[in-house]
Amino acid sequence: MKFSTKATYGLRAMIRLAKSGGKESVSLSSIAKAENISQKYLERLFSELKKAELVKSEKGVSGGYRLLKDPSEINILDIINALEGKISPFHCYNKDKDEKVYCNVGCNCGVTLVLGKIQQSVAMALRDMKLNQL
Amino acid sequence: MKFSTKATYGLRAMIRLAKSGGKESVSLSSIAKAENISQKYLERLFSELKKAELVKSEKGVSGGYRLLKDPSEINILDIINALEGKISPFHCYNKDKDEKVYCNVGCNCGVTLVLGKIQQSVAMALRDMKLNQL
DNA sequence: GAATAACCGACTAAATTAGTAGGAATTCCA
DNA sequence: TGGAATTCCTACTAATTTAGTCGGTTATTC
Repeated sequence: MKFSTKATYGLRAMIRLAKSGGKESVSLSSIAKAENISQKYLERLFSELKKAELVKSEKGVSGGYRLLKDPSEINILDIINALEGKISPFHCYNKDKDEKVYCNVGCNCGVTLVLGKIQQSVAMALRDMKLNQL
Repeated sequence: MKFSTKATYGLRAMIRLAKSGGKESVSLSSIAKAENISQKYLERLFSELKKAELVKSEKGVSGGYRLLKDPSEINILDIINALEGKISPFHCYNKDKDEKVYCNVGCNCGVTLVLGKIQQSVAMALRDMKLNQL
């Protein structure tokens, strides 16, 4: 169980946006340089952050990205979900359907119960944590 | 951030051992059947569980595996660590060394701080949870 | 000695992650 | 008007991890 670089890259970039104050757009080239991340890769990440309606973009010479909301209103879970997809699915075996499934609910073996609780508590902690707190 | 099938397979198998009472060894073929997991794959998982000193084995006709300790003394974190490796590393960029590193400590960006706390709390929860509780 | 088990190491296949390549569209500014 | 800087887009590749498979060997019991 770990966080992907995608998520940590994205988080670090979002923190930069938050700290820039939001008056001006921040270009990916500057973030790439400061964080030592491939700019092309950042472009891909930001297209996902944009789809998730966490940032907005402006093209052109003085363009770039800025946050769509105040950092105090952006939670970390949304950022990670946008980049990694839904948090923590895990595998189960459904006896009725005789097949392997991804599930968080629907079966009640001990594993599902326990890991499900862990996931939920992580998700809750991440949701309570706002971008301005980093 | 998710749990691998390896971890959930292993957990489910360990639960079976726990529920069997520990008087007799349980064969992998029976677990494989009951849990619908490839027996060969289970063999690999159990070689790791054995290395981690969580189970012991007996060869031969009435052989199999059994727990090395009482279920109430085996915590879930140890099982997951044995199968998935150390929990939750994540990527950082170390400016001094000018390279990417996996770190839990040693750098103090917001991301490291926050995700590190999450990891620790998950680890703690898993460590407090014993096999007999599932 | 046959059946049943763990054990071992190498191989493969699938999925995910991480990153690259090459360009098109937009905007700004001189 | 044209060039520079930016986002945007799609497809490709490379590396890593995960999830197995294959073909046997060794030990134990009956």
